[in-house]
Amino acid sequence: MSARADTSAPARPDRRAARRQQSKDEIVAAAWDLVREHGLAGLAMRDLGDRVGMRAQSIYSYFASKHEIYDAMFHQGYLAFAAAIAEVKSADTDRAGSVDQSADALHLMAHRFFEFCISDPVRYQLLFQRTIPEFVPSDASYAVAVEAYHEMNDGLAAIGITDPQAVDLWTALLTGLSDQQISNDPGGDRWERLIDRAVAMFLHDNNINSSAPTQKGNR
Amino acid sequence: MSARADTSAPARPDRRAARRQQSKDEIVAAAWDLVREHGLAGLAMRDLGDRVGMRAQSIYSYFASKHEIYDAMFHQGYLAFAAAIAEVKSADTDRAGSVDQSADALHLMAHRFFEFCISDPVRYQLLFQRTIPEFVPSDASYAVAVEAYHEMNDGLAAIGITDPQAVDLWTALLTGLSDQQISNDPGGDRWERLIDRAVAMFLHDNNINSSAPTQKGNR
DNA sequence: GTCTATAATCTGATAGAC
DNA sequence: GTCTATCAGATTATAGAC
Repeated sequence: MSARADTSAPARPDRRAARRQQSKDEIVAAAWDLVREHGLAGLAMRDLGDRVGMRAQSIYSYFASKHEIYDAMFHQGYLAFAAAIAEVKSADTDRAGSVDQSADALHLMAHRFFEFCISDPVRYQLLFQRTIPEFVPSDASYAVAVEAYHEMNDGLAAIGITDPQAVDLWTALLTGLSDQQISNDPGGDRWERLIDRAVAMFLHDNNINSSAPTQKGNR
Repeated sequence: MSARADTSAPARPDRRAARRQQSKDEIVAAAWDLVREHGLAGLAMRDLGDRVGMRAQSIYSYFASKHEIYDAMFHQGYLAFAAAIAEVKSADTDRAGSVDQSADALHLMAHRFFEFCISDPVRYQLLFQRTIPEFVPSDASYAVAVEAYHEMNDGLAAIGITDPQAVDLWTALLTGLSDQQISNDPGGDRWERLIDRAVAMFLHDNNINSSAPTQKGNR
């Protein structure tokens, strides 16, 4: 008499939703794999279907379009970015800030940012460059991106850097180093080893003196 | 008796070659137009044929593949880059180098580099990022790129900066500013106005003291 | 050197059966 | 939710007529 005995009825709606979400996650994970193999623009629905054990057309019951998949990846990517930044914040900036601690925190932050970028060049391309012709992140995904930048601003503010121009210079410095490393010395460390020098230069520009990076064993 | 009267024979081989080169140049110019309209990856042979008054297939008698067209664009782009750098060099570094002159030259170079990047974002993408999936510049085109960087190194050396790491930091700084400007504030000046500050920071890092950028009316 | 014709393949996406 | 079948079109590239 109830849904229990009816084979076509769902067991419980939230279990169904969970299964559906699991499938979506699986598709997005496969998309990341493919994109790392064939480039960001090289993602093909057919390949994606093959990878996930489905016909390409069936993916459309999970995502309305290819762009919606890119959007899910964008969302995931910025969640990961925010997490990476937050980790540094909680690890290093909560205690009272001596000059050396501030400097250390900034060096750590720079290394983490750089590591995040070069560890996944395709993700870097999706998050930080505008390379997919007509892709525009959804409002929801964009909000996550904005929140991630707030996270970073908070981290800088905790160190005493609140000047918006200094923040912009900071992002330019870090993306510049990351970009050069990815583009011109993939797998090497030609720009990675300049991070501490760059951070010291930036610290001085912001009137925060530090003798030398105190942190060790960070890379 | 001679080729003069023979309609099927070429007038003069070099004239024929010139015409051919002219057609190639025309195709590449049209490719630049299209690429600025539809994005770097959005270049389609049909559009290109339409634009140049030719069937798409006929283009293959000038270029063996689409990649060969990208390669010609890459070549042109780095020629332009080298020219832009060389212009700064000849304008500002030949005279004996006082500290202020060195600083001025560096500020000028930074502004020119930045201007070159943001004035044509698609060109920037082709020259400085790896965004076309399987495109690798030919040896000839790559040689032009290398020469362009030599040009820049010479400019820096004339100012007294010969440390390879300083040169790498310099490129990271400039591409970082350019990249942020293109990606996050297209058409604006949010990062452009940080150039002088960044250069001053860099100068200090290299123990070249300058009170302030002397050059005016540069942007 | 440019054309027509066409190959052979891939693209994202939809309709409708089950 | 997954399938088959298929659309409508773009892709690079080649063959052969003129």
